[in-house]
Amino acid sequence: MSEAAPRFGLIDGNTFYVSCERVFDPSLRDVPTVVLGNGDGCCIALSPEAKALGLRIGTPIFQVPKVIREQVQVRSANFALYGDLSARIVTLLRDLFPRVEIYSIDENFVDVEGLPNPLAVCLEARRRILQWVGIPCCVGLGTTRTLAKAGNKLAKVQSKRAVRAGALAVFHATSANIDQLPVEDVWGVGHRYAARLQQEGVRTAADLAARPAESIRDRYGVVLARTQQELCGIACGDLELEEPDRQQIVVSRSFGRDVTDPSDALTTFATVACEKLRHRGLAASAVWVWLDGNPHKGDGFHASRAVPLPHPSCDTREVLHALRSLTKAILRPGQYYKRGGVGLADLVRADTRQADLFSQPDPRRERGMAVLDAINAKFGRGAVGLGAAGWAVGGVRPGDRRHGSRDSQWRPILKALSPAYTTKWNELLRVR
DNA sequence: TCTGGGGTCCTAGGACCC
DNA sequence: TCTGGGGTCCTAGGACCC
Repeated sequence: MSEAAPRFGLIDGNTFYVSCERVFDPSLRDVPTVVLGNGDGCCIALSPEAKALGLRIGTPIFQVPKVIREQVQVRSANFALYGDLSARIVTLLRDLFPRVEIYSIDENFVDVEGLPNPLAVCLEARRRILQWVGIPCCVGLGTTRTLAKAGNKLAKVQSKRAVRAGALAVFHATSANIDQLPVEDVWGVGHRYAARLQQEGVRTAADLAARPAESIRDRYGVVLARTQQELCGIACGDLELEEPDRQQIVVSRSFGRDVTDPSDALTTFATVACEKLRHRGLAASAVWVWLDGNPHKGDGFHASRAVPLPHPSCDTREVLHALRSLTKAILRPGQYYKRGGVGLADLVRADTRQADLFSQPDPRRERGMAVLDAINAKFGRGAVGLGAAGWAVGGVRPGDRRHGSRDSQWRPILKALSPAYTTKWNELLRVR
């Protein structure tokens, strides 16, 4: 019986954030390298060499023994850089494939249906991404997206074993060759389902595919039942070419230290959330805010509160107005806060908002917001702002002029932030 | 000292209505 | 005093993804 031709490919960058850092800093190549999340807290990306030293995703770097830490190169996460390299990869893929679904910052699904030689085109994509962008990739192929994801995992295992990496960086997964894939590595199987499935003797992707669909649906629900079907080669979904409108926009951070007055931070989060809202052409019907104590110090404090807006709005001033009363309502004197966030909810398209006779958005003010966004786009986020929220979210470099000001209290200090090589003129790579 | 951030979908249960 | 079915909407919690 001949193998069904693949319909989908999944192309993903190997240890993407680390690979991005290596593009601009070759001294990191073949050296154990770690990228840290907000506030230089947890490891969010590890090179294979770093994994070999026993480091794990999610581990706080300060918990790593000093002897290990001295052997690894550490970088603060630089999402502006990663996002830019990601966009270059998408551009390149659109030249080679009729349809591309941007699935995440480091993963793209491609349509390979009808291509005379899908494998060859995927290898060509891999070659171009490596040569033109500098990121090594693996490719999974399959008749469903779940099988393509499975193939991608198996391609990674395969290329690790291979002496000549690259030649084996593509794997075409079918329901007949996924017995080497642990069930916890299947797309849609998280650690909880994996534990339950293993208890029932389901250890590999092939075991899951062999289970009756109805029994999976009854015990685990329709989502996992779809996954099971897709492992059998029955497609339950196609590429999603249009990104659906967001239902909510959330901006939240852990603070660099415990603070008693988080209002500046919350104002900044709300300002950034509103920028994202306008960028997507949306308006919010409700705002919510929350604050947490420091659980690592045994403080389980949590407070949150939400309020509907008088009308759906994308005006930062209206959101800040709502935020002020929300914040006032949940602040407790003497309480220390470690983390907080602002959410915009019940989002609607700004251009189709229902008008309300007594409460309408003010078009002049909204044009003002557009001007503000344009200035920030040209001169950098945070060039102008309202009130205390002059700056973008995120940490500061040691010695940054903002460091030490009142607004900076909550910001983490990033010791190892690489320059925005590709997105800021004053941080371009210098060649001597 | 230092402990990530931003999403979606599904389901169960309660409130409310006829 | 106890007893009913069926429908909708909302919310909270749990699962998953990167």
